[in-house]
Amino acid sequence: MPQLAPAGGGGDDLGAPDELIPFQDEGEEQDKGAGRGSAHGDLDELKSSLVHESEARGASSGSDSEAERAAQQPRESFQKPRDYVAEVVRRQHDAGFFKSSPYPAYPFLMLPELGSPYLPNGALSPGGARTYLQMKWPLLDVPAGATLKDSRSPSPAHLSNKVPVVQHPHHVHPLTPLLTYSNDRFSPGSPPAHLSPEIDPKTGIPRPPHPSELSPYYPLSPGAVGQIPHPLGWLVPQQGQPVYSIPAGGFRHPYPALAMNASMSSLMSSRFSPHMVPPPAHGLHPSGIPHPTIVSPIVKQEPAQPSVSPGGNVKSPVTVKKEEEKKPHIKKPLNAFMLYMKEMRAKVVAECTLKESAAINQILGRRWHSLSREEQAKYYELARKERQLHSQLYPTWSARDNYGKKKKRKREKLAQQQTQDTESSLVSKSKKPCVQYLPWELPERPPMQEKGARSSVHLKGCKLHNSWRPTSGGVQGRSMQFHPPSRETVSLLLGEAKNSLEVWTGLNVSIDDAPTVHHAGSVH
DNA sequence: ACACCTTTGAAGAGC
DNA sequence: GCTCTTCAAAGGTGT
Repeated sequence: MPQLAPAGGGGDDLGAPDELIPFQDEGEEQDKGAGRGSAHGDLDELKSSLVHESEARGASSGSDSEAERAAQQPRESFQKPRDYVAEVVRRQHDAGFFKSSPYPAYPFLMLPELGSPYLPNGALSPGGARTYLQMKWPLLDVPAGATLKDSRSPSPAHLSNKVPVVQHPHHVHPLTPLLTYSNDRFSPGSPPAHLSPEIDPKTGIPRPPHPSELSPYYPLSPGAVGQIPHPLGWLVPQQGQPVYSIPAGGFRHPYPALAMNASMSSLMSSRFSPHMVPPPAHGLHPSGIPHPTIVSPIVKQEPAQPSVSPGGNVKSPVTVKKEEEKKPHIKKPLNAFMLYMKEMRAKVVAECTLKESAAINQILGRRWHSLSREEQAKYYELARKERQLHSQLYPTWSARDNYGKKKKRKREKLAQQQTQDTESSLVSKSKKPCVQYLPWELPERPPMQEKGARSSVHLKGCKLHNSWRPTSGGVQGRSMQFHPPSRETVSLLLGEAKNSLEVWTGLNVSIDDAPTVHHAGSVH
């Protein structure tokens, strides 16, 4: 485990000279990227990156000097055991794929000491050869303690800890262009054939829009259908991606299975007559959100400990198991990246000949990181709405409910792999250099975290965030390694970053915690 | 038939 | 408070 010490702790070792280690691999790439500006698109970057990685592995495969290669390629320790995309991309590279560069540039944080400040509106200076620090989303959601204050927006909404800090300059809501929802799909007047672009993978025949298939996401209580004003009601749906569903046989309810898209709730009252949708027992919440009690008890999730009946009798495991089997499988709400994947998968597939999802996901993961903050904000906001709606539909649902409902071999395999990793790490630690990240390079969780915020402002030096993990190494936080800079450097840069953020966002940024410095070494 | 792969993010468990 | 695990989607691939 790394040794942790608060910046103010006075530890002499914090400023060890060998802690400030240049991160050539990452840094050079970024500098090149910044220097190139947008002339080279991220897709090209992705392509070359993948080719590079692939070639690096290919070249090393015949080499007998693993340690030497590792020294030359510090990121190798982060690379996945295999890269689905690399080989295909390399082939497609010559074949003329990825001709265009649709990728937006990485968001960079340019520190004042390094060049021009950010433009007030968040746009980057169009300058060419400047030094940028790649900056993932600074988590600027405002906690109860209000460590961030929007000096420009005194409205109550901006005092909420759920408000995205991204100020959308346009009157069009940022989620408007998202393709997750479809007007066509859920327009009451649209013919079913038109509404169902999905093709049965087995038959190849377009599937009719059976109500139970309109929304493969969430089973929905019939009692709740048509009564919940969708939080995205203002959103203009564009894509026929159903969101909520009732699995076939998911309900012991006399009414036919109904389905609802996250944005189709407003349509439900017209799509399903009152005869089909029983009136609520308790009416709507004044806010328009149904009171949790109106959720059908059929769908309502069992308590965490369903084995005890109301009468106090302990149910047999068999009974509990049967009840669990009867329960509809309410899926987790999609997070921002999942929503992004749903929208972009077809596009990526169309751009290349890849069909394998693992490879597509690699591309999508890289594209996700190359999105601008505004673009990512769309999906984070949408995901937040999805979670909000999900929690309204299934107030007692917990992610825990779905635990253990899939996979077995993976767990066993993971257990074996972890054992192997532990063993191999003991050998490799002394040979392989640490992957080097400076604190501002650590990807920060984007804003709009709705609940469970663990920190107010995530500017904590090298402290790794809960959900952070390396994105391209196939190695999760458990075995992540990095070298932090010295404490002085951290303090200096955090101060500069704070100033930049204030200029950049127009917000008053406060660092609620002294920088925490991890000493060089492994993070376990 | 079903798990795996692969990605990121959210949430829960456990310490 | 932190780390680790699980699951969301997707579809080709492997068992």
